[in-house]
Formats: sequence, C-alpha cells, structure tokens
Amino acid sequence: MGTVGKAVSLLEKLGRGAPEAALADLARRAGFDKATTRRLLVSLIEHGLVEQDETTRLYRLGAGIARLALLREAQFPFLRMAVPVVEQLAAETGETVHLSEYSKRGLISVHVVESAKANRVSVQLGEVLPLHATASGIAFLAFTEEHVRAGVLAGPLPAFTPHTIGDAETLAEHIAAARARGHSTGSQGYEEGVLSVAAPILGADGLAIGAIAVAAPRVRIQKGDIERHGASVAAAARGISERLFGRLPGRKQA
Amino acid sequence: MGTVGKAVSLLEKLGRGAPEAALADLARRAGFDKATTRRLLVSLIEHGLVEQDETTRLYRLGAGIARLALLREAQFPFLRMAVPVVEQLAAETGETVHLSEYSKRGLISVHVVESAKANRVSVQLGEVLPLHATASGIAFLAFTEEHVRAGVLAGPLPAFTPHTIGDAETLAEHIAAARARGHSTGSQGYEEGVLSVAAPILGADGLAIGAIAVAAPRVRIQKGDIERHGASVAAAARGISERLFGRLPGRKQA
DNA sequence: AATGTCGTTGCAAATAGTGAAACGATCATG
DNA sequence: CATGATCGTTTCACTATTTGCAACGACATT
Repeated sequence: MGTVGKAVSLLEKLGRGAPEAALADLARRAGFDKATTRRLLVSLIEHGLVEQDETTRLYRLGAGIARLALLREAQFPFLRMAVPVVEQLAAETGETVHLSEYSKRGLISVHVVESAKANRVSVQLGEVLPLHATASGIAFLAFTEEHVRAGVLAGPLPAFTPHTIGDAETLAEHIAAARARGHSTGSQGYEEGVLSVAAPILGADGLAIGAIAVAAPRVRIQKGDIERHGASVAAAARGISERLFGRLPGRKQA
Repeated sequence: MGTVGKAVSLLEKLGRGAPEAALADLARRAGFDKATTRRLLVSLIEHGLVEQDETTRLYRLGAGIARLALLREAQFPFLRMAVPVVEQLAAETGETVHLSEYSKRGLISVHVVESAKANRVSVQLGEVLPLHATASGIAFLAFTEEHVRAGVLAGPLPAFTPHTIGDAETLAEHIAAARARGHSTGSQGYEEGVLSVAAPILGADGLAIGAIAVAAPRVRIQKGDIERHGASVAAAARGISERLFGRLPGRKQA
C-alpha cells in the first residue's frame, strides 16, 4: 500500500468508532508501526485534516475535512439540490427516506430524513451501503456502466441477513426488473424487517450517480404501498436530476 | 514536502477553481511532475477521495470526502448544534451571519445565512478567514491559547484592504478589548465597506473553537447597532457552547 | 518498587516515490 | 490534410523518503 493509502486509511479509522482515538490504538487497528502511524498523523495535522487534543494527545478528524467537503458541495451542489426533494418525499410518504451517492466501495448515505413514527427505519449518515444488498444499490446497478455491474456480479456477495441475495443470477434478475420498472425494491437484504423502494438519480450522461430510497418496517407495508412509493420515489429521483442538470437525461440503453 | 502533503495539496487544488481539473493543469498548479501528479491522483481515486470522469479524464473531489465530513459531524455535531442558533441570530438581526471553525491556517467558514436585503455581505463557504483581519479572527484570538495568539502577532499580517490592521501592537489592543467585552468588532479589515461583530464559541476547556459573526454593509450601520449586535452575537455564541457541551464553560484567565 | 503502556525520537536498511523521456491519441491550426 | 502542440499514460534507473526496530522518559496501575 502506498503512503497516501495509509494516510487515508488512518482517516477512515478516525471516522469509525469513538470521536477521538489514541496513537497506539490507531496503530493497532491500522496495522502500522507506532512510529509510522505517528508520522502520518503529524503530516495530516499539518494540513488540517486531523487535529490533536493538546492535553490528552488524542487524535480526531480535523476541520480541513469539512472544508474540502464544503468546497466540493460548492462545486457540485448535490445536497443543496437534493435535500428539498428528499424532505418533500419524506413528508409525502411519512416513512424514512435516505439519499446516497456512489463512491468506489458502494453507496454513501449523505442525507436521511427519519419517519416521525415510533417504529421507524434508521440509517447512519456516512455509512456505506452495499450495492447488492440494498434497494438503493440495485437501483444504482440497473443504471450504471456495464463494468461496474459486472464487477459486483462477479465479486463476492456477502450476506447481511438470511434474506440477502447471495447468488449472481438472482441479483441480475432483480437488476433487470429494476431497469424495466425504473425503480427497485429491497426486502430485508441489509436489515431484518425492513422493506425499501429506491430509484436511481441519473447524471448528465444518463448513468446513475446515486439513489434515493423509502424505507419502512415490513409490518407497516400494506398492499399497494410498494407501487405507490415506487412511483413517488422515481418521480423524486427525476426531480433531483432535473434540478442538478436542467432537463431529464436521456435514458441509456443497456 | 512529504507524500501525504502533496496528496492533500492536490485535494486543495481540486477544491479551488473549476469543479473539474485536468491532469496537466493540476501538475502545473501544484508544481509536481505529470507522472507524480497522476500517481497521487490514482491513489486518491482508489480511496474515493477523488473521482475521474471516464470520458473527459477530468478529476474532481470524490464522495469519500463527503463521507469523512459526515462521519466527523456524527462524532462532533458542530453544525447540527450551531446552525439553528445561527438562523435565529440572522432572523433577529436581519443581517448576514456566518459561523466558522478553527483550523491550522485560520477560521473556516462552515455555515452562512445571508441577509434578505439587496445590499448584503456575502461569504464563501469553506473559505479560510485570516485571524488578524476579521472580527471573527480577533474574537477567536482573544480566547485561544497563548502560543497561537503569539504566533499570529509574530507572523506577517498581510493587508487585504487599506484598513487591515498591519502592526502587532494595534492588533494586540483589539484582542485585549475583545477579551474584555466578550465580543470583537471588525471594520473593513478583510472586505471594504463591511462592518462585523463577532464572538468566540468556547470549547469545554474554555478556549475558543470557532466564532460567530454578524456582518453588515457599513452604510447601514446606525449608532447603537454595534452594541446591540454585539450583545446578540455573544449570546448566540454562548448558546452554541451550551448546546455542544451542556453548561457554559468557565472562562479561562489569560 | 515494579511492571505495563504510552508517546516520542534516532538510525540504518529498504522500499516507495521521483522525473526525464518516449509513446500513441487527440485536437487545433495552417 | 498534414503539421505541430498538448494531452494522458507508461517505463525505467535513480534517489530520497519512508520504514520498523530499539531505546527513551513519562505516566499509570499493580
């Protein structure tokens, strides 16, 4: 692993778990030498990506991270454009709605509006959702480039619940169905007892850049809810694309 | 400069200017060799901090940045706690209010509510505000550790306008006055024609972690406005500290 | 006191990063 | 249509940065 890989890996370790971490703890979790870990951390501190408590010597993510994220949002206002639509969809459905953006490993949940109901689905911000095990992931896969889809179908499909789709064939069917309908459904593939409906958010080139999903406890879903929410979530996804790119992107044939 | 420094420097170059940048452009701006620049970028891409448009080959900041920022906000909910107070202060004063957080180089503006008035002060999100030239910076310096304050007083004090405080002695007086009053004032030190009033947001140890400021066009400020806004902004800053840390931190003697 | 763990620093060994050059591809320009 | 410039990419020998071990004092626990 290159040096920058190690540095980023430390940032991720700092992001998980407790708000602050000790040097030896980080070195252990990352598998680096104490000396190496420390030198990487001081480099990151010098650039504001990490901060250190002067008295406890504990490390935490720095404000430079927030700065980069703000600059990015200024360049590509995904949240600013999408959040109002998410809120609207949450109000319309009364269920938890979450918005995610594609990145290397999977879909990163970037905004969540939780249902007001007592029994509701909860999603952690910044969490990476697996592409094969969530409605959002399947919606994304249905409208992404062939090589990404092929990569997921070829790779391992780890099970998160007993209901997680485990074989590539079934997954391919779900993806094809989602492409045909314009939205996907997920049934307890990631969390037990949760049903979801998701639609892809398409970029200017017609390929998915993220997804929006409605997630509800299984017990609350009535006949017809799936279809109703499916239409709503697909409309919301289109709305976000239009706000971001002006007109609705042409749908790419696969 | 170490390797991680170079990598971070590329991230900052990507954050400034156009939403996407070409390899040769980045190499020139950063002063690195084309080959070096590319290798750093692919490392960053592998970890999701940078993305590349498959067809145009242009680079941009990746969703991994947003992920880290979200994880950080989950660990230390600065925005979640502060934003409502900022909105409230903006409504109360009718002027632009901005919130900033301290980092290595200066105060990073992390949230802004612009005045509804036509003639209003505008602040760029993610911008780094100089500590010696803004009301926020002086408020921060008045309640930070001695060595940080000394470092700023010792270092160069670049002028952004003809009104920027240029000598350490005057700056020290402003800082002392801010410490005595609990809030600071800034007069066209960073942007011409802008008057500001700011107060420090104190951490659990009584030292400043950021600042909140009201900024208005000079022409609109009446007698008494400074004092009124000073009291409001100081109260808002205390409110944020209390929301973040429970009780009001004890004020540290300097 | 003794033992364990912590953060920090120095050093020689080695790995990882470096820049120049060459490549084909692409895009203006004449 | 040919030319020249610029682009992104790859290779390779060289160098410098990074690395891990070991030792250190400080601290906390036993």
